[in-house]
Amino acid sequence: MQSNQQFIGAGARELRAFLSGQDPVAIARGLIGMELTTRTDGGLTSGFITETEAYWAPQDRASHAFGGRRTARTEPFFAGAGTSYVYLCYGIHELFNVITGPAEVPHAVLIRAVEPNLGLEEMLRRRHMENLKPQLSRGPGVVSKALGITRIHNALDLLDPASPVQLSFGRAPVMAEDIVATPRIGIDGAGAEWASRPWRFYHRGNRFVSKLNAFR
DNA sequence: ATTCCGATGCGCT
DNA sequence: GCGCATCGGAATA
Repeated sequence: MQSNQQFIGAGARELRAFLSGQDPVAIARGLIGMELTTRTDGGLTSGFITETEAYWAPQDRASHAFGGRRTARTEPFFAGAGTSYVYLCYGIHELFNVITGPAEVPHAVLIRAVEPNLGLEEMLRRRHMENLKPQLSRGPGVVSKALGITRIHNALDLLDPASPVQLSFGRAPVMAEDIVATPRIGIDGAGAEWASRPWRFYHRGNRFVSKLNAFR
């Protein structure tokens, strides 16, 4: 699976099959270009996914579900493909993930950046910004801020049309040659073996990407 | 009960 | 490039 092109026009059923039928690294690639939409008091806002990271628990030391750790916090990891996982990072930022793989298999993809689409005015308001700049929605914490995602959106089914946070195939596909792979960000504590894996992906040339070429 | 520290972002130098 | 805000989860006692 090198891009999402085969999914144009497909719906939630096909998306569910994709999210449950691949390894999380393939899915992290495939999610580039797909659309994340939220519905709140502020109306509808959305963005096209430009940057992701794969978290391949139980083996992956960088995952909260490493070793199959199962607590109240990690419960969404085990709920199956298309479930949301939102958690508080550094006491400040709410980070949004898509759970992938079959139920009981704790795979996840972190959404690190999006290109704004619907509801730009509302997103600017949430970010206390006057005009559109790339920092509106590049970085996992500000993606949630811009889209209005908080921990109340944890453990939702992102493919349910009634959900306030939804994932869909989005617009034109992103070709494999336009997806760049680098090591993941901010996981040095997991050790070199895991920190060096090129499991971060971003849309080449897109301004809405948190760190171009982050080799560390 | 206590301690440690993180899948970050922002403002200032 | 650097310091620091800020707080809940999980491990330790």
